[in-house]
Amino acid sequence: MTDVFKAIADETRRLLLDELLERDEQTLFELCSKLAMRHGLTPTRQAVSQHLSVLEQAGLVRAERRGRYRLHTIDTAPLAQISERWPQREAPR
Amino acid sequence: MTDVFKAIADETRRLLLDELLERDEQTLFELCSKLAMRHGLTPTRQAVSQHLSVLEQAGLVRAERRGRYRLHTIDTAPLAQISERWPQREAPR
DNA sequence: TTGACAGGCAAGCAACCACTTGCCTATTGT
DNA sequence: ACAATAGGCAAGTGGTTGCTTGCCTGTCAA
Repeated sequence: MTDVFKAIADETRRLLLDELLERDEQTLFELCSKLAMRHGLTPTRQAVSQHLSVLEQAGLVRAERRGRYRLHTIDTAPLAQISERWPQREAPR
Repeated sequence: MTDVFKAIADETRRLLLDELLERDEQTLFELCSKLAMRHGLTPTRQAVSQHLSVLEQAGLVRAERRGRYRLHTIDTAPLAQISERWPQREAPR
């Protein structure tokens, strides 16, 4: 539970979720280049790999080996807990 | 935006939001004792004060001086961005 | 008015985190 | 077979963070 919140506390990881939301089953290299192309971020491959591990441990991403590729898939289910925990209401003036 | 995610990445701060959701306009000391009574946490007053500052800077809490008291109020509006950013869908098998 | 109460400021510290570097394993194509 | 490709492991590092300690300010009640 804490893992989910800590996972999305990082901007790079949020961007990774965005990319996976747009298209599932992306490899590490694909995600790396997407970060560079579309967001101007150039972390090393290992850095991105570690981010994906964090997301995976939080249950937000699932990875599947296929040949020499490792395909990553998003799972937004854990995020539902957030809106459940603090339901929306009016902000007091 | 990043502030909101980082704010709720901490368990103590999430508990503070829980308490404020149950009752608004609580003082620092009230929140301290609630953490102790109901959750077994005994951070110092300053620690809790710093947590409240983080929540305030994230727009999740508003504080108002009244006499020698400082009353804290929750604002869950920023949390709505989360469910907006990653809409729910089925997890792939 | 003065002590008690509610809170604020700032420095110091240990743990954590994002990131890099260097090297290694496994799979694929030619 | 072997080079290229995709990814993994682990140690090291600088910056951030959560927390404490010590002292100070402002407000209220007796």
